[in-house]
Parts: sequence; structure tokens; C-alpha cells
Amino acid sequence: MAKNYDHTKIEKKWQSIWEKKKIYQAQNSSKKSKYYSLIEFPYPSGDGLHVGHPRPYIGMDVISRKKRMEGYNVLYPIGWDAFGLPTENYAIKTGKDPRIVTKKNTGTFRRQIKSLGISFDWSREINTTDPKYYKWTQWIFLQFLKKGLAYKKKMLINWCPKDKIGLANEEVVNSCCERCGTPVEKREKEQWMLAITKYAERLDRDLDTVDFLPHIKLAQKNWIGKSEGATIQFVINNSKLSIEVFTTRPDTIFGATFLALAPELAKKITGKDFGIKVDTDRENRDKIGIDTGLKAKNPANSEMIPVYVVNYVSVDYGTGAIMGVPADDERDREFAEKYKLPIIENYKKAGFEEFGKKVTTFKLRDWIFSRQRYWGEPIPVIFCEDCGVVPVPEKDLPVLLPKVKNYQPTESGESPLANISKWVNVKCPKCKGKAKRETDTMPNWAGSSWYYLRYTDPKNTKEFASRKKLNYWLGTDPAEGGVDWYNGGNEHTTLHLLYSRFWHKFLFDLGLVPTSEPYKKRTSHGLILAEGGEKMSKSRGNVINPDDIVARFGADTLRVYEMFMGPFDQAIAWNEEAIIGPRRFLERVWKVATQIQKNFSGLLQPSAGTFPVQNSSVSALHKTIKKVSEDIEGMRFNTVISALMIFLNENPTMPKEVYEIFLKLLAPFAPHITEELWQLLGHKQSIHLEPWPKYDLSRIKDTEIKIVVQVNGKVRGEIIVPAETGEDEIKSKALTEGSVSKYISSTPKKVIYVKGRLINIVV
RNA sequence: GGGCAAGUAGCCGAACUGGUAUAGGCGCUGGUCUUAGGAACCAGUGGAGAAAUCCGUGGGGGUUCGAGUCCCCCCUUGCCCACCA
Repeated sequence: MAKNYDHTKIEKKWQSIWEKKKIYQAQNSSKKSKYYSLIEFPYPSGDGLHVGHPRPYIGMDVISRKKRMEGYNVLYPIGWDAFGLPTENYAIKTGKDPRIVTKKNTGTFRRQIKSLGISFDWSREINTTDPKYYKWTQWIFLQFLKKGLAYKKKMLINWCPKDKIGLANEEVVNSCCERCGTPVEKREKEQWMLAITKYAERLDRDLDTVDFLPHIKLAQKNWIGKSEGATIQFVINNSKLSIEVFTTRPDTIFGATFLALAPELAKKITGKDFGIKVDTDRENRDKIGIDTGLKAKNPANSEMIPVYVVNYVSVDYGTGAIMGVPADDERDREFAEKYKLPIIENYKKAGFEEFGKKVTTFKLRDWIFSRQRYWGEPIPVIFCEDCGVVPVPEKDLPVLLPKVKNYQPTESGESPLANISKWVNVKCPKCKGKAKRETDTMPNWAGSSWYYLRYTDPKNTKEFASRKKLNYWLGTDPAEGGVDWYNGGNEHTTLHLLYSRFWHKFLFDLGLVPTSEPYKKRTSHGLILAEGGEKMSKSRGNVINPDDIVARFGADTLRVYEMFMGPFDQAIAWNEEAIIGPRRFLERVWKVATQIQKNFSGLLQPSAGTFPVQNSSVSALHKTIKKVSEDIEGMRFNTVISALMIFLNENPTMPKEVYEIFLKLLAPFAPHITEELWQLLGHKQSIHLEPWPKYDLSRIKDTEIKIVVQVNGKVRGEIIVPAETGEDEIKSKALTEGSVSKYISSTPKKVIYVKGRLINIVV
């Protein structure tokens, strides 16, 4: 055996052996139970991987490896979410074809990820920019269109004048473009929309059926924003016209002294533009309003009350009109005081539905699905002068993204595709008349809304995935199935996660997927920040490249460090100094093996899962198996490593049988070194195909227990007694314990005994 | 303004349903091996004090035999949302 642990000699070697033997490839049918674990597939940026990327991959790798050892047929796939702005902006700057740039970037990412020994099934690698893939993204869009859930709408969109692109509400942060920080403008434009609001109720309700971390469920619920309220009609000027207001407090109607309309609604009703805009500025909260001159009749008391157009009511929530109840609403009070409107302090409360109609409303808006950009899936639609909107026939899919010379969006805000007349001008598929292609592309959320389905059957040319394979990997119980465990970033909780649940439910309604939810379980990880706690980014110049760490310390050290550095779900700063700890730990693991080989070489057979070892470390070993097994399930990876370190510190030498179990516990975290040592100890098969160690509760029990003795809540001593000693005996022993008795001057008032832990004597 | 997290040694962090606070790691100090150095090994490491002992989990109250953990008020930080009726 080699004297020293040299990661450079073993990591590449095992990676290529594993690949050759295909030990991480998932089987599409198996006697084993299936397990589908998933990470969010990366966007292959030109900067390559930084050390923050692998944290979730390693976490789910540990889970996946443990599941394999527990006898599951595990699917742990990887791919590329490769459409998107950074690549396109790079293409604009350099004139390089985004296809070439993407190929280069995915090459870098692939090489870097492979160097970490993650047990991905690379045979299922997918890429959203591959026409064989986006053919099905377009196909799903056509199904939305067919069902009337994709529709065109003229609307004011958020427009980034720098990126020259329409932005979804979600991409606008503090009135600025999320990407470049330029203040957004409003522009009127025809946009494709997806009617996610039709699914709002189910997206909300079905959260009760899935195992998502509580904060994830809550964030989704808040985003969907379901609220119960009522709409109430206010008749205008004794005419037939009426204004419908939405309120969650219809009982306060006797206190209503004015109506407040969103500017857009006021324009629609009166035909006049009052020059008021809803302020999105977070600082400026001044209430502004103009009396429209209209009077509305309060149905509760028949009072005629004024109708104002105001800057604090949004048109796209509720009905765009509210009733002002100054006595009960802070904003209404502020407004009423400013404009000297009556405030009725004490009024009669009405019944909930006495004057209105009970309704449910949601904050969730329909999804703006058009982008005026090049590097995205072309929306497969043709506009015919006679037939109108015509879907591209399914046999003509995919609508290939054509090559262009200039990737710049046009000044008019149209996609660069609009400049390619050869591509744009086509015959109508229906009437063969003159027609034009849609030049908008899809947002980069499209391809990621269904990718987990494609992994089950990535090469299928007939369907997005065969039903048989979907049934196998997702399960056939509509209420129970889905990807078994999906871990991802918190930043995707409200967008990607919600969008993909929506697509999945739609496909479920079409009978194309077997389950009503895509993911059974969802957890999240914390970001790795740069030293000093700042976000890691190229522009800040604080990016750590994993290649350097792998070269210096090895992939196993990097993996153990990333799992050990802190709680998996919390953000944590990179600390280059601390990496040496995990490296030293692995060195010690190696050293134990060399001693075992020296002492037992050739004498012992590989263990068969039991270990007839008679010494005090057996209890500690079983405790460690239990802790490691349970903590991995709870993603408490940091305490797993800590437990393994403690076990090694307390057992600097150990019998071969014990050591082999220790190696198996460590294997999901440090796959290379454990494989090397496993084989050096005489095994022919991979450690990663070994059964996961089992613990025996009866072996964990201690024969003697330590009882802490407190006097008035302060620790004054301890006694050691046989585990089965009764309470009375322990009490009397504690009272006479030498180090304790001097604190007891009088008869104890009370003696409290906590079984097996401590005794507190109150005097 | 609302929601969600969180605040423990010099630093990252442990502590199960209230029960020995600071496990594990980094760093630091001393030592060993070494020509030397180290990413090696061993020992020590919350504060005050000569000691007994006392004080210590953001601050202040409270409940309890006992509080990092539960309750109330406040402060700070991070994330998400925001005039949502």
C-alpha cells in the first residue's frame, strides 16, 4: 500500500473506472425500488464553475449514494439550462454564435463537475438549447395554445431600455432591470401570456399534499396570495353604471366615505386621463388623488360618496377599485385627512355577505411568456392574413432557431429574428396564403419547467417522454408521486418552482403525466459567499475556482469541506484556511488503513456486514451509524462529518471489520479515497455498491450511566451507576456523594430526577 | 410597512421533545520529529480570580427546581415581498 495519501494518484483513476463500469447509471426497470433525486440544472455561464455551484450537487450526491447503498435504483441526472441572456449578450458583444459559446461553456462545466466525482448519470445529459429538446418545449406550448391557456394580450410591459427586452414582473427589482439595474420603462406591446392564474387555486391547495420545507410552502402561498373577500357594487350617479370594489372587510361598509380607483380603471370608466400614476417608488408614499366628479351610492346607507382616482390602488389586484374606510384603514385615513373627506369613527358592522358577493382573489398574475430576444425557443406560431393565429403543425416541429448575423434586438423592440425575412415569411399551413412567423422567443423559464420529465427518457423522438418511463420514475399514484427529492436555491421558490408545478398540472390534466405534482419533496441550500460574506461574482473579483482546490487538496477534501463548513440550508462564507481540517481528517483515515494492513494483512476475510468485535467501541460504532444515517436524511451533513471525526479521534486504531463500516459511512462524502482504501483492503467490487451499514439498537445501550448532580440548578458533581439502577437508589447516592454533600446544609426541599441524565437537589 | 430566517469562543459552528453550554473544525500557544519548513504528530485553549468561587449563548423582563431552547418587549443582520384593499 502506498505510504501516503496522494489524491492526484487516485481521483482521476476511479472516475474513469466508475464511468467505464457505469455504476451510476439508472436502470429503466429493476427489481429494486426506484429513487429519483434531482438538483437544479445549471446555466453554463462563460465564467465556469465556482465553489458555490457544487454545494447542492454534493449534498444530493450524498443522498443519492446512500440511497444506492440502501438498495435503490437511483436516478440522479444532470443537464444544461442553456438559453438565456448572458450568452446572448456575449454573442452581441463578440459576434460569436451562441451555439458555439454554449458548447464551449458546457464543455468547461462538464469537465469541472466530473472532476468532483459526483455520481450523475451522464448518459441522460440534456440541453435545453438542443433542437431535439426544445422541439418538446414548443410542443407543450402548442398544447397550451390548443386549450386556450396561451393567449395574446396587448399590455403595458416592463421594458429595459438597455437590454432592449420586455421583462416579467418577477424580473423587475425596485423598478429596475434585475440583470443590468437600468430603470425600466413601460411600453405597450402584444405579448404571449400563459394563464397560470387558472391554476392558482390548485397550486395553492395542493401545497398541502407535498413535502416541501415549511418556508418554501409559505413563500409559494404568499406569492399566489389567495385571499377571501367580497365584491360590492356601487351604483354611479343613479345611473345603470356601477363600480365594483373588492374588499376583505365587507363588514366595514357603513364606514365607507369614498371610493378610490386605480388610474387605469378611472380612465376606462370616465374616458379621461387624470395624470396620476401608481407610484412604485418605495420611498415616496404620499397619497395623491383627484375627485372624478362621480358620485357613488353606498348600498348600505344610500349615502352618495365621492369617487377619487388615486395613486395607491393597483389596477391588477382585486377589481382595481376599493371603498375607502378611513376609520379602519391607515391608508384610507391618511388620504381622507389630506383631502378633508368625512371619517365615520363609530359605525355599525355589517354581515359578511350582506351587501356583496363572496369572492376569492389572488395576487398571482398571468405569466408574460414573450421575449423579444434571439437566444430562446422560437414560439411556434404563424400569423396568416386570412386565418389569423395558426399553430405550427406538430409535424413541422421543432421550429429551428435560424442563424443570424446580428444578435442585437431591433430598435423597435422586436426580436432579431424579425430581420430574417427568409425565415419570417412563410406560407400559411392552413390556406397556403401569405403569412409571417412569430418572432418572439420563450423566456428561459420555459425549458426548465419540464426538464425533470425529459430525464426519464432523454432520447425519445416520438414523445417528450414515454408514459411507461414516466410511470416508473414518477409513480402511478396521482396524489403521491413525483420526483422523490428535489433540492434547489431559495431564489427559485416563487418562479421556477411555481412555473414547473403549473406546467406539470397542465400536462396531468391532459393525461400526459401520471402525477398531479412534479416534486414530492423540496429542500433548499444556502449560498456559499466569498470570504468576508459578500456574494461571489466575477465582477467583484472574489470567485474561487474549484479546479484550484481540487488540484491542491483533492475533490474529496473539497466535498467534505463543503459539507462540513456549516448548516446546508444556510448561507456561509468560504474560508480557505479551514479546508485543511477536512484534509487532515482524510489523512488520518488513510493512516488507519496502513496500520490495519500491516497488522492483519491477508488474515481477515472481508466482512459480511456483521462484526463480531468485542470491545467498547462497538456501542460507539452503532451510535455513529445511527447518527450518520439519520443526519444524512435531514441534510445535517456538517454534524455527520463531525460524528465521523469524533469516531476516528476516539479510535485511532480499529479492527478491520469496524474500519470497513467506517469507510462505508464516509463513502458518500469522500467517494475516491474510500474506494481506494476499500480495494486495497482486498475487495474486488466497488464500495459504492456495498450495502449501507445497519445499526443495532440493543448494542447502543450503555451498561453504566453518568448522572449529573446539581444543587439549586448548579452542577456540583456526578455519579456513575449501572444503567438499570432505580430512582430512589440514585437519589440517595447523589445526596451522599462527597463533592455534593457540602452544598447541602439543610434537608432538601425537593429532589428532581431526570431519567438517565441528571438529578437536581433544591435546598 | 409586511413576512420568513437568524444572533452562541478570536472565526465557522454543536447542543434531540427545557436538563453538564461551547462537541467537531479553523486559528492561536507550547512541545516532538526534523538540516529546515510545513498542509506531520502530541498537549493546551470562554472570561475574571492566588484559590474557593463567580460570570458567561444580542439587550431587558418573565415562567420554571432548571432557559441558548418557552413567553413578552427591544436591538441588530440576512433573505423575500411591498400602497394587496
